[in-house]
Amino acid sequence: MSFIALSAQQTAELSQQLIDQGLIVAPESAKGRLLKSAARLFRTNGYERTTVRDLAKDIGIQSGSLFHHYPSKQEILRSVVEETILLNIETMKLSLSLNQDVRDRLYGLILCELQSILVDNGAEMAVLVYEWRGLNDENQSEILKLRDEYERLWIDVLEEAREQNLIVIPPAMLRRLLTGSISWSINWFKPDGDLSLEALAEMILSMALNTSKP
Amino acid sequence: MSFIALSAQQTAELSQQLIDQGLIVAPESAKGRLLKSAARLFRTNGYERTTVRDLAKDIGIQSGSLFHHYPSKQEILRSVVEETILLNIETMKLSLSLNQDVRDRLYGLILCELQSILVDNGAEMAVLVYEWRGLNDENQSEILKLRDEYERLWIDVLEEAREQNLIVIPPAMLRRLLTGSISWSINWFKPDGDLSLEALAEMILSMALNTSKP
Amino acid sequence: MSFIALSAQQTAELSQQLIDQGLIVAPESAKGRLLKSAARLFRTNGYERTTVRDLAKDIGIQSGSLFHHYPSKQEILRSVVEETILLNIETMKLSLSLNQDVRDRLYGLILCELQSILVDNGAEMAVLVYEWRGLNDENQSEILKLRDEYERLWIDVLEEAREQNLIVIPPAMLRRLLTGSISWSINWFKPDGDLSLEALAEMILSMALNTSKP
Amino acid sequence: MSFIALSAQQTAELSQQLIDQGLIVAPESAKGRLLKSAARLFRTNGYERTTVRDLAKDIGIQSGSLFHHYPSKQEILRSVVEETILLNIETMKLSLSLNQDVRDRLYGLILCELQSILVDNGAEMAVLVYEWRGLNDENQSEILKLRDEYERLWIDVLEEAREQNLIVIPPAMLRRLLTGSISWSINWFKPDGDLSLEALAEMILSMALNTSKP
DNA sequence: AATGAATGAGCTTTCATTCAT
DNA sequence: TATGAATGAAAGCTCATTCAT
Repeated sequence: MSFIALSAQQTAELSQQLIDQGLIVAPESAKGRLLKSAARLFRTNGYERTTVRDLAKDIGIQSGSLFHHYPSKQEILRSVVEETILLNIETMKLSLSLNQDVRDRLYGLILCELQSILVDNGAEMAVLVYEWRGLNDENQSEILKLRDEYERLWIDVLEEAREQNLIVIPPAMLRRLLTGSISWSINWFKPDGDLSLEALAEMILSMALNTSKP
Repeated sequence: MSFIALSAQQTAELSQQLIDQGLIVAPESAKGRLLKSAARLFRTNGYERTTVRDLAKDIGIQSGSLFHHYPSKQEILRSVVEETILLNIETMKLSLSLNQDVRDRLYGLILCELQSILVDNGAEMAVLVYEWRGLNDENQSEILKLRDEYERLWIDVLEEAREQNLIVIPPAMLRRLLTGSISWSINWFKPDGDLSLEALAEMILSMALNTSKP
Repeated sequence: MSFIALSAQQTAELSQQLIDQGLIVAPESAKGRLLKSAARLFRTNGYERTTVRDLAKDIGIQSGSLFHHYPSKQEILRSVVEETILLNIETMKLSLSLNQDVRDRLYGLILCELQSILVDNGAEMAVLVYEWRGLNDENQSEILKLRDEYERLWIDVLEEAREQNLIVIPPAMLRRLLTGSISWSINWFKPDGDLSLEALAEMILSMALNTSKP
Repeated sequence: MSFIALSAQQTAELSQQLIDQGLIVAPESAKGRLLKSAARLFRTNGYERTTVRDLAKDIGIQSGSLFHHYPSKQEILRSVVEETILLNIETMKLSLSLNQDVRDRLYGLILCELQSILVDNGAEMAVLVYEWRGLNDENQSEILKLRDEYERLWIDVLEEAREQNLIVIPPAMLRRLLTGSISWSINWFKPDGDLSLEALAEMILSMALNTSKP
C-alpha cells in the first residue's frame, strides 16, 4: 500500500498549533491534566458514575477547587468532547492532505479514528461516543456543529470511493455502519494484544471496500 | 433470496413458551409492564439518569411500590437484560432451524438482532448494549454466561460462512465489527423512515459477505 | 431455707384463670403465638428493628394479615407488656401467699422476676424493661398504673425487711438497685450454664440483705 | 472515709491529654458538638428513633452536612461509644492511682461510673449501655475489646476486696450485679434531687461490701 | 381470616455546587 | 488558587398500614 502515515513530529506540531490558537489547553497545564483525568474516568465509569470528588482525588485536589477551573461538571464534559473533535478534525485533515489515493485516504480516516478511540491518551473519544447523553441540550447542539464538520470529511472520501465503484453501500449509510464497528472496538480491543491497530484498520477497510484484502 | 422469516405466530408461541417455563414474565402482568417501562426509560435516558420515581410515575404507581416487585433498581436492570438475552437466544435458534443456506442463516441473525434493538419492543436490547456498566460486578458475570451462549450462535454461523469462502475476516473479529454496526443503528435508525429493517439487514449482510449484493 | 416454691401445676392454673378472665390470651391461640413471637423478636432485635414483616414471617403469615389481629404494631407491644405485668403480679401474689418469713418472701419475689426475665418463655419481661420507650405516651401511662401495683408488692416486702433490720438501704432505693441487677441479668445469664436461677436469686438476696450467705 | 476524689482540674487535664493524643475530639469543635448532640438524642429517644435530620437540626446544620464529618449514622454511634469508654478507662485509672485502700478504690470506680452515666455530659454512657444493639456486628466486636479493658479494672479491684474478705459474691458475678444497679440509675436518678451522687455511690458500695455503712 | 399489591411518608445517604477563609 | 465546611435537592430504599379480593 502507498499510505503515508502521520509522523510523531507532525502530530506534535499539530497539537502545539491548536494550543497556540487557544482551541485546546496544554496537556501539562492544570486544566489539561484535569481534562485528561476526566476523560479517563468518564470512559471507565461513565459520566454519571464519576463524581467530582473522584475527579478531584484523581488529580490530587479538593473537590471544591475543581470549580476554579470549570464552572460545572457538565462544562468539563463539554470541554473533553469539544477538544477531542477539534483535534480529530485537524488530524484527519492533515492525513488527507498527505494521501491522494482514495483507498489510502479512507484507510487514513479509519486509522485516525481508531487511534483516537483506542490508544492510551484517547479516552476522550470514547466519551464522545458513549457519553453523548451526558451533555445537556444546549451543549449537544453546540457540539453537533463540530460533529457535522467532522462527518463531512468522512462523507467526502466515501463519495469519492463510490464514484470509483469501490463501495456499493450509499456513503451516508456506510459511514454509520463503520462508526459502529470502529467505536465498538473500545469494548474489546486490547492495545497490548496480538492484533495491531493497523491490521484492524485494514480489516475494517476491506469490509468497507467490499473487495478481498490484497 | 430463499430466506424463511419467522411468522408473527411463531414469535408469539415462542414468547408464550418462555413465559410458561418461568424464564420471562408475562408482558401484560404488573412485573411485565414494569420491565417494559424500565427498558424504555433506561434506553432513552440511561440507567443512572432514570430514577425509581420516574419509573414508578411511568407505570402509574408510587415509587415505594416498585420494591414490592423488585428488591432494587439494579435488579430491574438485571431482569431487563436477562430476559432480553433469553428471548433473543431462542428467537435466533428458531430462525436458524428454519434456514439451511448459510447466507440465509446469517441474514436471519442480523435481522433478529436488528429487530431486537430497533423495533418498538426492543428497548431492552439497547440497554443490554449500552447499560452494561450499570450492572454491578456480580450481575455482569452472571449475564456474561448467557451472553456466551448467544455469541456462540453467531460464531458458529460465521465459521460455516468461512468454510464456504464467503467471508475473509476471521469469524470472531467479524462478529465484533458487526456487533458495532448493528448496535450503533439505535443511534440513527428511524423505524418510520424510508429504510426498512430488511433493507438495512441486507446492507449489513453484503458488507459482511464481502460480495456485491445480488 | 424454708422457702415454698410455686409448683408447675399452680403456675399453670394461674395462667388458665387469667385466660378465663380474658386478661391474657391463650398461648396456643393465633394471637397468643403472635405475642410470643413478638416478645422474642422485640427482645432479640429491639422494637424498632423488628419489622412487621419479620413478625409475620416468624409466624408464617403475610404482613398484611397481622392487622386482623392487632390494629397496629404499637398495640402488639402494649399487649406484650401488659400481659407480662398482669401475669407477674398474680404469680408474685401467689408466691407471697405461700411464704410468711420475710427472707422467703423477698427470695420469692427475686426468683419470680428472674424467672420472668430469663426463662425460655420470658422474653416479654425483657421487653417491659428495655422497650419502654417504644410505647407511645398514652400507652406508657396506662401501663404505669399496672406497674405501680407491681412495685407496691416489692416495696411492702422490703418495708417488712427494714422493720426487722434486715436491710439498711431505704426500701424504695434498694428496690431500684435490685431492679437494675435483676434486669441486667438478661445480658449475661445463660440458662444452660453452671449457675442455676435459684443460686443467682440467693446471691441477689444476700446482696440485698446485707448479711453473709448462710 | 479516706477517699481522694479527682479534682476538676485533673479531670480537665485528662480530657486535654486524650484530645492531644487524637483519641477523642475536642468538645467545642464541630465534630465534638455533633457527638455531644448525638449522645443526648440517642439517650433520650434511642438510636433508631433519632433521625439524622433530628441530629442535624439539633446542631443547626443541614442533614447532608453531617456526612461531611462522619460517613454514616452508624459511625456516629460508634464514635460516641468509643470515646466514652476511652475517657472512662482513663478517668478510672487516675482515680485508682490516687487511692490505695480497697474500699476507696471500689468507691472510686462506682462514683466514676455513676458520674459518667448521670451527670450532664454523661449521655454517652447511657448509649453505651442501652444502644449496644444499635451497633452493627463489626463495631460491636471492636468496641468489645475496649470494654474488656474497662471491665478488667473492675475485676481487679473486686479481686482485692475478695482477698480481704470484704465481699462474698464471686467478683465476676458481683460486677454484673453492680453494672445493672448502676446503669439502671439512669432511669430514675434526678441530678437536681435530694440524693447526691456521692450518697448513691455509698449505698451501692455498702450493698456490694455486704457490711453496714460505717 | 388471609392475601398481596399498593400506599406515602419518611428514612439514610449522595453529590454538584457555594463561599468564607 | 486552594481549602473544607456547608448547602439543599434529590436519590434509592424501608416500612407500617390499607384494602379489594
